[in-house]
Amino acid sequence: MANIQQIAKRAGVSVATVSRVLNNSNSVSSKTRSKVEEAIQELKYAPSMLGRNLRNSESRLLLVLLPSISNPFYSEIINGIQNTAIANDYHILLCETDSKPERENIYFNMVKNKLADGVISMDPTINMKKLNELYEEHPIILCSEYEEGGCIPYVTVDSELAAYQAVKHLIKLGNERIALITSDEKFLYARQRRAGYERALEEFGLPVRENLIYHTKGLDFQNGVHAMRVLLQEDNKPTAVFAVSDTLAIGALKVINMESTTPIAVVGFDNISFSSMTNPTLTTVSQPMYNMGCHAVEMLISSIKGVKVENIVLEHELIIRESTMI
Amino acid sequence: MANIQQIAKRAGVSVATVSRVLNNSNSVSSKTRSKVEEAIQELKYAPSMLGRNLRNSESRLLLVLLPSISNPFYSEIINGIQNTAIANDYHILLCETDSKPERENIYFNMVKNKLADGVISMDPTINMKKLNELYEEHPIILCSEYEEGGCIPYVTVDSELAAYQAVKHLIKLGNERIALITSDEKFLYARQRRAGYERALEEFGLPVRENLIYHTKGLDFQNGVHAMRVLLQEDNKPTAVFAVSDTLAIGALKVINMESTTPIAVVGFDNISFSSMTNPTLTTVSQPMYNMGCHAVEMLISSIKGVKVENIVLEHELIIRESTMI
DNA sequence: CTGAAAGCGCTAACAA
DNA sequence: TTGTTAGCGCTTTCAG
Repeated sequence: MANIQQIAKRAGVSVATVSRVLNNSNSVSSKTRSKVEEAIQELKYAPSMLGRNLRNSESRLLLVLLPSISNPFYSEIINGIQNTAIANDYHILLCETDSKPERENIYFNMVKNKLADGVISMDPTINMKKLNELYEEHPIILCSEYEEGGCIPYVTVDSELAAYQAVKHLIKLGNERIALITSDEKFLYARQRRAGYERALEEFGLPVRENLIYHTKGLDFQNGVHAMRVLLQEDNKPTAVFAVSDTLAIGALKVINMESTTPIAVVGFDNISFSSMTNPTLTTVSQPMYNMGCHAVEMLISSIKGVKVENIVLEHELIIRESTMI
Repeated sequence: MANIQQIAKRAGVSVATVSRVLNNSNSVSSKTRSKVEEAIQELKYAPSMLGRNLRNSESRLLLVLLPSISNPFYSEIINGIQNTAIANDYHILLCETDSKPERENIYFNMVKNKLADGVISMDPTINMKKLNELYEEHPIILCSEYEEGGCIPYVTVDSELAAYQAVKHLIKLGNERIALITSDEKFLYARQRRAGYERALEEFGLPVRENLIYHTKGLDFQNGVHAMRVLLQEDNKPTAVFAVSDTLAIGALKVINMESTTPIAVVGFDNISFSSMTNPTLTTVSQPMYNMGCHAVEMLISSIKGVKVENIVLEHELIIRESTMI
């Protein structure tokens, strides 16, 4: 691979001039410019980002932290992130933490090492203490999961309200025993969605029954399957279920199809693309995932430029499908 | 962020010594070593990858090209890639081409620019001519989709054989009108799976009917939905369907559930995690996706080290579930 | 409009 | 065992 020196020699100019052509500096005569461009063509030259970045101390790389790439919820957000980043001449370094703390350190170091200019974290399991430390020196944006009262800017949806509306929908349909399938309450979204669930029940004078609330160990389909099996053991079975993610809801739906003698309404959360392929199709809360990704990148780039950014709460929408039309 | 000079000054040694400590060179006295380590602690120093990489002309970053992150097939492979890469002190730069040629160029340049040490391509839509050009100068591994008779090493499965076995399974079940939902035949995997489909039919003396072969424009659920709708228009409806991906098969299943008056058996390809959540659960060809990712990285790292690597064809398996038990 | 030269942070060859 | 120093490829003053 040719370097800038060779181009300079070939074009009979100095490296400074080549650099100027590369960076579209206007103080280059068109004759010189074309000589240089010709040399670039001939030697198939592409400037080394390493050299450039070292000099500019920027990498134009953004780190995206997420617990697992397999969850379709993240895929959609990443689509938005990726497109917006590229449009702004940035690239994405995708970092799966697998919820393992040792992984985090590697990634935090990459930022400290200037290998990335900023971070978007979508990982609810992240060590917020360390992240806040990092934030003192580097731009960070939280996407979806955030820290209440924290100082790192975020883009998210109103989980409490969305959950409230979802459960209210179930209540209006005549359900009085509504189960909640949720994950560990160390996660903010889980606490918020539970709060919304309880608010709806209380508003309609329905009791909050602990035996109808199941905490899963993860967000895979299988966790939803297991949760629903347990809930079906109850003497007084639920007539409806609200799950804090579509993946859990889909697992629940599967069990209901196979094992329940009575119909049970189900509402999920996220509106992943699978959710319209299930049988019955899944009623769910649609999060603007793609948009959330776009906003996160825009906020991060602003932060990198030194512009202060405001938190953003995006609109959600309850998508009513067959799983609540029974 | 402190740099190596400041550590040297603080520890009262030269930058070379600091570098030696950083790189675990053994020619450092333990006294000096601890002085340096102390300074590193105090100043919270982390070496700049940019400086290091520029000097070593390596980035320890690997590029992964894929058409779309939303397809669960890729997520699983990426899990394998990610884990193996990290175990070898490499990181992954995930690049979604969205099947857009202009995107490719950006990524190819990143490699030329030394921003990445090698490439794993899983993108069937990639410009093979350009990729082969790049291969002259940089390590590349093809994962899943490859080039027949090409020179770039690959890891894949035997698509033709797998398809043959899948269709044979349908025939043994008594099906004589078996439809094929496949994608564009510019993709090798599509041609191979079609070949397997035809071989099975021919072996059992069944005709290959063009009107039972549907070519989709993509691999989304919706493409499967559309394909199945068209196939159901046939006067002589198929009694079984083989789809070249689970996503297509799941779309087809949805239509069969909703619109078909007669049962139709379905076989997919990939064994994505959602395939056991459908109703009925999906019979499919299981590809060792995680393993494929691991192998791809191992091969790539070998290539980077200058070791010649052999192509790998991994084992597949037909997973029989409810969609062929009707 | 163009060139010379310094320097970004690091490693490694060479000296001591 | 340690220090000095020359670059890796680039951008950006400062001169001209």
